[in-house]
Amino acid sequence: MASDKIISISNIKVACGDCSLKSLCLPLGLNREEMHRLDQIIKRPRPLQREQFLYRAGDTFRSIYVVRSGSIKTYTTTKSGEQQITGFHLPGEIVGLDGVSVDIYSCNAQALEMTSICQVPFNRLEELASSLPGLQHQLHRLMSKELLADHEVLLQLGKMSAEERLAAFLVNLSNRSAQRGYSPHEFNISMTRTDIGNYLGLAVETISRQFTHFQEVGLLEAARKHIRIIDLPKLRSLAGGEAPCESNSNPKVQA
Amino acid sequence: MASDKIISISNIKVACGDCSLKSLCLPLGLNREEMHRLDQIIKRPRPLQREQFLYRAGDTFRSIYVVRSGSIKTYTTTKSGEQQITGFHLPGEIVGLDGVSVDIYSCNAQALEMTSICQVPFNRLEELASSLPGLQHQLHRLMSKELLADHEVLLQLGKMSAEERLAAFLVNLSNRSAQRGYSPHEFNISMTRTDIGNYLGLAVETISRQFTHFQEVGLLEAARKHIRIIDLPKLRSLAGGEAPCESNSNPKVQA
DNA sequence: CGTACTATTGAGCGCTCTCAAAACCAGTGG
DNA sequence: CCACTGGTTTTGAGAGCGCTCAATAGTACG
Repeated sequence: MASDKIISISNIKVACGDCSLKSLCLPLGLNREEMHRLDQIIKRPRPLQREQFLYRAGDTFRSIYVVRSGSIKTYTTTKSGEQQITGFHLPGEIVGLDGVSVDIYSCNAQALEMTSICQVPFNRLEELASSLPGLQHQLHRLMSKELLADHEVLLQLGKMSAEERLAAFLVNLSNRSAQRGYSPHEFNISMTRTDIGNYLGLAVETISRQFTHFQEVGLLEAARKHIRIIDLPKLRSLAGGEAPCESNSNPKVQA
Repeated sequence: MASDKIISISNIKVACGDCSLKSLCLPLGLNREEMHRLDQIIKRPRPLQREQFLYRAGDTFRSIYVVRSGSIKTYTTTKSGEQQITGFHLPGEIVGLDGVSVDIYSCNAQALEMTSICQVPFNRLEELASSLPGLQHQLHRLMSKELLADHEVLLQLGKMSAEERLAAFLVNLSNRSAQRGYSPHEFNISMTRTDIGNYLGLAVETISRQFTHFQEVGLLEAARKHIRIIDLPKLRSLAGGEAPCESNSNPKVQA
């Protein structure tokens, strides 16, 4: 089932040209002509350098973006200057939906490394969606999926211990790695421990300690940005029995 | 500006019949005929009793709902049986958008008190949205607004102390009370302290202690479910300098 | 007027934070 | 090649916030 999905992903990816628009055009059976129309409205700005902003909180909202390669973090800031990372966005994923509600981006979006993106003007996308019901529905699914991902993190921040949070975070990254066709056991992360701590509501030191703890019990190896998960099942169980559906594979299909 | 908005709200509410569909048809200048078409697809199921479920996690997704009166909480559960409340939904607000992404509701939605709702079949809504660009856009705004609200809570759970979280929570409720045309200083809450604690990632006892603390310093009076805020500005400043845009008034308008 | 539930209050403990210092790494320039 | 520098990561020790456990008080309801 899962592998089946993977295969169809790469098929469509090919059909879809180079692009990482699978998030948008993937599960919605657009035909070639429709895909072409979608492709028409997409721009490909020059890649972002590390630390460069894709947009800042307060900027006028015009487009959403699809990450093609690299990664982007989004974060809000409090009056007191503290920042809270709201998400990490990997290739194939969407950035910018936070801007829709008031035509102003509410987050800052900053590249964690050299990152290339597709730009999708939102008003054009809405126009197109009016005539392509499948596209419209897919757009809605994407937004809803963001909600689910946020609820997932809400659960982590609200109920989980430091150990469980980091486990859940790593499982999530593992799932997303697999979803992009890479190994779920070995991948590189682009964010610093500080970023992880910020995202998970924990101090850097706590993250670091948990990493060493996981290594001591033989769960994984973490050399800087390189992560190798040795006992994924155990990590999953630590993560609270498995995440419902984050931004990855489909859960139980019927009720 | 804000008051201006308020006025237009009540106008349209009148135009919109009894219904609490302001969330949907409000800021999007539908004319009478369009409003009528929207009204056509809406059902009004019998009210929910206290504790009754609107839907459960795993149910097939078909509709979103607008709260007309009463209130609803949505929550997810972990494998281990713990639950995390993801939101409280008051009159005029939307419930059920979490179901869009995989055609299955991911949360449980349960009435906190006697609650009446409007049911909006989602596929019908999408059809209608295809021909009414304003409606489509408004739908997108609503979903995005949920994202912002979640990010707000993320920030609270990730960075704020117990005192700040409860303050932020009360300020949020105050804003929403005002938005519905009631006093921002005095309102009734339908959720228990346990619910509040669960939502804010704190123990019941902590909530209770913070309430008494707020009363000791003369910030507010809390008699069970009845809240009277005495020093709203101070409460706001405690809440981290003011929330960007939760599910209420518009923030700074330009960058 | 019990019964069940919710809320409050107290005491002690533990997880995570804070502060501080050392180790490590990558890049730079002598 | 090596010292230097700035950044990130790791490790240690102590303190505090919020949790847990437990008991009391208040409220709604039959």
